[in-house]
Order: sequence, then structure tokens, then C-alpha cells
Amino acid sequence: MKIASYNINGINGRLALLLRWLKESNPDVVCLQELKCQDKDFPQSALLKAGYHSIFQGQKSWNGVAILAKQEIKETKRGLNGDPADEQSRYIEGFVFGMVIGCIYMPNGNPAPGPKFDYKLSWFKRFSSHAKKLLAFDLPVLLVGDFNVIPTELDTYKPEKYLANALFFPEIRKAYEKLLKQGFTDSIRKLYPDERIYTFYDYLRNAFDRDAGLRLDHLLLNQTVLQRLSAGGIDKHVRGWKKSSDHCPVWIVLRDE
DNA sequence: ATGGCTCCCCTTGGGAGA
Repeated sequence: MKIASYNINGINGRLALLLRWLKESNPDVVCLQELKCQDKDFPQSALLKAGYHSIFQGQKSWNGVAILAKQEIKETKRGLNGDPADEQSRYIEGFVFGMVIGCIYMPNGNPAPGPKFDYKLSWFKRFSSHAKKLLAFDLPVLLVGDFNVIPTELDTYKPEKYLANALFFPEIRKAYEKLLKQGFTDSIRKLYPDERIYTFYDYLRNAFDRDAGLRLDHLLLNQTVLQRLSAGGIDKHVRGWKKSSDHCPVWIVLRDE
């Protein structure tokens, strides 16, 4: 069972690239972020033709999250509780292959401090409180997506450059740590405890060629899923493809139960 | 300190991204 996360940065502008990667990587489940399209423009039939069912929460121009799977997905939640005025599409959750999968696109939060950072903090709190509820069920739970969090100094090419950045602010790193302590494991960091390993390369300043990256995309597993973790990695080469997103696909493999 | 790049939209310049 292969599960991936990919911030696609515009699904329609990169549909050909997405289909190419799906064919090559052959994941069973994919969490996508930054669709940048409305529901009516989501390429559902093209994906079905490629072998993937989907659930999605779109939005015009910005944000947008989707889950793809080789099996029909039962949608269990869209959006988070706690702020009825929040109209940003950043969370969708489904039940598939016997697992609960939450697909997230955390707010960026820059510039920090400021209203955008406040929104990030409050969104994170709402998300963590939902994550805690998920742990109460005796089910495999995965929280997958673009967290917009650089968890530690090992997750950025230049820590000192990010000290004043919302991705690396102490409050955000603490919130991430607290989320893990609730009962989740950062699967990629578990598999590569000491390596500088990145999932994002800025389009600017030739970041990819300089390996000036950040690790922002995470697959968090509860204890039940962690026991099945057998491999994982980052499809770094995809970032080098023409018309690539600024993020790389990240994936893990779980043993069958 | 700035800008470099790339996406999207009631587009031709601005907002957002990280």
C-alpha cells in the first residue's frame, strides 16, 4: 500500500504532469493540495480514466485539497470545526482501504507576525483538536499534506534565514511537536532520522539546482499505521520535470495487515 | 533590502506563494 502527498500548485495547469507521475509512481492513495480550481473544474473524469477515484474541496484561484485512491473513498469530513466564517478549502478527510486519511493544506502564515499568522495559529489549533478526536477511534489514521511547517533545523538548507518566517516560527514548531506528542509520528523523519531531505524548492534563485530546499510536506501516522511502515521517499526528480510544481511528491509504503 | 519565478483571474497587472 503506497500513500503519497503532492502539493500540485494548480491541478489543471499541471494535469499532464500529474498523470505522468501517477503512472510512474503508481500510488494507491494520493493527497493533493493547492488545486487552485473550483469543484466544477476538477478533472475528475480524467483521473478516473487513469484509475483514480477522488473526493475534493475546491476553491477559485487558491487552496483546494483532494484525495485520490484506486478504490472508492467515503468522505468523512470537509473543512474544520471552530470557525464558521472560514471559507478556505484546506481540509478534506476520507475513509479508504480501511484507513482514515486527512488531507491538509495548512495556511502559510507569512508575514509573521500579523493577521495571516494569527489565522495559521488558529487553524493549527482547530486541526490539532480534530486530530485528537481521530485518535479516539480504534482505526488507522494518517494526516497527510502540506503542513507549511519546517519541523527542525534539519529540514531547511539554511535555518538562520528562516528564523523570522512563519514556517519556522517557534510557536509553529511547538504546535507541530505537540501534535506529534498527541500520538502521531512523522514517517519520513522516522525513516531518515539524520538526513537533510526536502520536499519544496522555490522557483526563485535556482533553488532546485542549489539543493536549497525545505521539508514542508509530511505524512503523520498514528501507532496502528506506524507498525506497518516499511519504506518512504521523496520523488525529487519530478521537481526537475518541465512545468513542475515547486513541491515534490512524498510517499510511504505500508505492509499489508 | 530588493528581486528573482509561476500560478491564477471578470487578466495584460496584482495577489499569493514560502
